[in-house]
Amino acid sequence: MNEEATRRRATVHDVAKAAGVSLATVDRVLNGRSGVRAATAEKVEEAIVRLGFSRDLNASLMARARDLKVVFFIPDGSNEFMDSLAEAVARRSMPALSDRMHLSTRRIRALDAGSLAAGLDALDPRDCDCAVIVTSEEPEILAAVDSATRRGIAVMTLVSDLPGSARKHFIGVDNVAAGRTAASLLGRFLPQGGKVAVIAGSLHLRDHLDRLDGFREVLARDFPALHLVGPLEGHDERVETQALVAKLLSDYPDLSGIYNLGAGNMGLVAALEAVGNKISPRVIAHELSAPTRAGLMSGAIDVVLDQNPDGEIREAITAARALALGAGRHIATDPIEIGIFLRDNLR
Amino acid sequence: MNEEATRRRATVHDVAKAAGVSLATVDRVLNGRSGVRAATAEKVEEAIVRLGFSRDLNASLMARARDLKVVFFIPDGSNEFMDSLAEAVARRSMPALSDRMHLSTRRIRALDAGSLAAGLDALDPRDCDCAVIVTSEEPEILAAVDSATRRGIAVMTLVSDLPGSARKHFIGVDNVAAGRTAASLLGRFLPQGGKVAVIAGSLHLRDHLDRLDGFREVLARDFPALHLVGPLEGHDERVETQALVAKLLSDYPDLSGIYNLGAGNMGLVAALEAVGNKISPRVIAHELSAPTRAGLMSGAIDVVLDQNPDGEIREAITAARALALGAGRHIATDPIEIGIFLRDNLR
DNA sequence: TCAGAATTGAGGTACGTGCCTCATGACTTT
DNA sequence: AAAGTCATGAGGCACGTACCTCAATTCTGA
Repeated sequence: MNEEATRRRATVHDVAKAAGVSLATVDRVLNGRSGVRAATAEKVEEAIVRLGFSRDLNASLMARARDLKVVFFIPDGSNEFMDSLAEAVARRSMPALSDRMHLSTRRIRALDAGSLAAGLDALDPRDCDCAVIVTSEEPEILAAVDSATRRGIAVMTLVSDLPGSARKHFIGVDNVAAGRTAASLLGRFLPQGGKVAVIAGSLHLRDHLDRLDGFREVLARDFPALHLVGPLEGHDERVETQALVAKLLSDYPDLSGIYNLGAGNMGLVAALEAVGNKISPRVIAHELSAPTRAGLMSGAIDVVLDQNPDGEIREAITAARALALGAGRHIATDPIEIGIFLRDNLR
Repeated sequence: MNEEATRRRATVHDVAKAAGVSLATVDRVLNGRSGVRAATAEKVEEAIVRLGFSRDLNASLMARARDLKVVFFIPDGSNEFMDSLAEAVARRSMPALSDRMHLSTRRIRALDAGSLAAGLDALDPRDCDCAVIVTSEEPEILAAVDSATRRGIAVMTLVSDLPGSARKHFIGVDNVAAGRTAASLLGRFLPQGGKVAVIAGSLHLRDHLDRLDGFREVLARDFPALHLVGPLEGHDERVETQALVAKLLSDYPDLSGIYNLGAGNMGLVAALEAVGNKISPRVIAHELSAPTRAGLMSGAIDVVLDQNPDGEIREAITAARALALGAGRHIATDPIEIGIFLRDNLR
């Protein structure tokens, strides 16, 4: 009574036998090589489906001479979160190497569509199996993504999606839900109601707009006692945000809460600490970084919503591996959760 | 000017050459086979360190005939969270198979040390490369862990650690921090102060005690206006917890908050919904599950702290792979974060 | 019908490791 | 010194896939 008779996974040999063709033909179909008649390819595809065959990624990678190459395009300069992403990639580089994956990072000018598009266009399929991009929605980039895809480079979006493009996968959080969460927390923090200011980086950024939408929705629905001030734009800049918050605090001495849904947190904290305990609104910001950590510890910031860059990079790598080797079908990854951090659960 | 001269990773062949021994000897050392003089083994070890060699897990797994077998021992019945863990294992089973890992689950009587110890003792090293256990601290289990380790089975603890044992790794959250977070949130929810009740499953469970400690610490330090009622014990039971909460609400009509740090959430929600809007304290519970989700949606529960069973299982599998194949050195895994969920960021 | 092109088959080597056998040499015991 | 034990080397096969070559077959068009 041997119940561990779990059958072997199907191999290319099994597929060849089942399709009634040779191993070489199966190989041609699997790797998109030319010289196979449509009818024959059909037989092979059918056998693949029938046997539930899926290529063994480990064996596949071992058989290829070169490593799997993944290039991350990450915006430069604008805010600390992007640095966290780059650092997360760097942290994974060594361990990934032992999985035969070679990660590299290119920092590009933030919000400079031309620079990212040029970077994508310059990619040689032999030097890059998969490109991971953090981008805003621009026709220029959409075209570059489609072109790269045609050249055989799998493109994946990170943090912010690019709907309508040929990108194979998206990794990121639900920013509308993030905005709703911020409103929900502020509402509970301020049972007596009051004025709540919202600061965005730019109202031209998709993720910032999403957060604003979610925030407004919950405020209107659940907390009519809270009144919105803004949204104001700090352009994700330290100095500009600091001036903005300072003015806010002097204009509204009775301000109950602040939601900074963009970057520029160093300025936010500086402005808050400048007024000391005289005015201390409940404050919610985005992304764990040095300034937001400091703000949490000093009490200037109450809650930080975080999209866990390490988790995003981990899932991006997993997806890249599956994408570059898999037949290009749909890829499933673990969802990225919105982390909520107070001073007491800082990681 | 070819700058991609990243040198190959060292292989067993390189190690053999560097140590001046044959491949067979390197293999004997690497896989702990007998028949190698101490002096010779030393030479090999030295070469391994010098070359920074680390075994290619994929090739290694491919070369072995059998899959890597991981057995999860998960308590049965007591609370919904354990079911989530089991489901997470089930969800990973298929994908893991394509990584040559065979996962299986054994449900054991909750808090029955004898049953878990017997299960561990019965493990045959040929049927199990790594055992993952969820357990309380008992001498009996400690002995069983050490025995299994001697037989060549790597043991890992999940959710709750077993210090002093031969377990190779622990996956779980910081429960003291979880308790601190609960207090910090309740404190912010209740700026006017008031009475806060704490319900535990049992004061004999290590993780529950840790949460209680963290909760008390922050309450005492930061929120002197909040007064603790309890802790009470609901034994992670639906009916018992429901009766407990009902009595609590009638005894303390002015109750401001409830922190349920154990299970039995179905009873908690039922008791809260029974009194309707007449009394509606701020409520924090643990672990996302059907009852806590329902509670969040209905407004009976404000916040749920969650330890992300899927993430824990993911990390456990990664660690098991490294443990069972690696030389048994220290394993690094991503930390498990404490998730904070409101109705607005339910995943 | 026959040249030329397109398609398919057969079989090899390689990737890095595990695991096996057999032979050789060195060292120990009686 | 003979017999035995232990340590080591040499080499091969296997895992599942990629990628290559060369021949054999089928198809196409004039």
